[in-house]
Amino acid sequence: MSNSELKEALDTLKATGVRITPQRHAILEYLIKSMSHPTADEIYKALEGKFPNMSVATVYNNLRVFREVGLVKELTYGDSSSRFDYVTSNHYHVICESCGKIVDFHYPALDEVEQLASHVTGFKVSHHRMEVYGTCPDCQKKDVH
Amino acid sequence: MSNSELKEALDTLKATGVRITPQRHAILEYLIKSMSHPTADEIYKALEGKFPNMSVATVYNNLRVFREVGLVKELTYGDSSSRFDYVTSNHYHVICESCGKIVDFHYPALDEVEQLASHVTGFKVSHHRMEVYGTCPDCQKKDVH
DNA sequence: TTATTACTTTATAATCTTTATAATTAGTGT
DNA sequence: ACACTAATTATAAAGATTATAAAGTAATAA
Repeated sequence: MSNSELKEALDTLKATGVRITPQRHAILEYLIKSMSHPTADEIYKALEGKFPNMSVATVYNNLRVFREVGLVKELTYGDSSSRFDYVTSNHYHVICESCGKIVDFHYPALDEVEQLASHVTGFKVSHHRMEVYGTCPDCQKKDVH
Repeated sequence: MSNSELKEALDTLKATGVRITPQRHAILEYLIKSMSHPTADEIYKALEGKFPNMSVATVYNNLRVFREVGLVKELTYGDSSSRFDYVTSNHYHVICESCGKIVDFHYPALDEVEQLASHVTGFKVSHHRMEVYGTCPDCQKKDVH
């Protein structure tokens, strides 16, 4: 359940060489267990009790790290501050146009796109597909030489 | 072409009782002719020559007015400032799984997905594709009977 | 054309979110 | 435990957007 999700998240961090600090642990735990889309400030305030000395910058820094690793999505709706969403299970593919290699990358499902398509066209939407195309790091090196 | 678009836009303003000031005219014209997604500040700087005394607040105020009237869409991608888009024609496809019909729907390009994929996988991304699948209104009716 | 009125613009300041900096602290692999 | 390097803290700064009040101006009708 959410505990195994946390464990998975920590494994992801370890695998990508991101240090696991108490603050990171707490922020991740909060994101996973809160089941909401908190702002950075909400997270900061929620963890004030546990980490009285934690800086807001730490929250922002770590949310950025999580986002870069694909664990968290930053939602930029219209309002003034970003909201952060723990990414559960969805992933898409990046495909190398040179050698055909396929690599997973995590990204939350594009629910909003489905909703909009459904609303605008009257379709009853069942699913969608998306792929990103480009050149993998190996082939980029080859191209240079 | 873009001139008639501008004319249409001005008609829309008139029809909705929004005053047409020189600044509004210029901002609209810039949005339509620039063919880009400028930030408020970019618009401000672009019109500096024509309106040396124009305030940034004027740009923001009017972009809000245009948005409220539906002439402009505010795009909140990841970066720090909003971008403003004059109703354009980016689109994807919805495909009926029952009869194969394909219908366009408009949606801003998923630049953010490309960026994330590129960052996480190291690929040099060239493009992406996305389709939504479902049942078209006609086939929904058939299914019922 | 001119007067009126309400809406706009300008200039400035304030607010709020997010990032940068530098010194200190603390994970992690050996 | 040690050394290496990254992360945290505290603070300041930057940057985007909004608020305010005074001055200006577009639209309308007499």
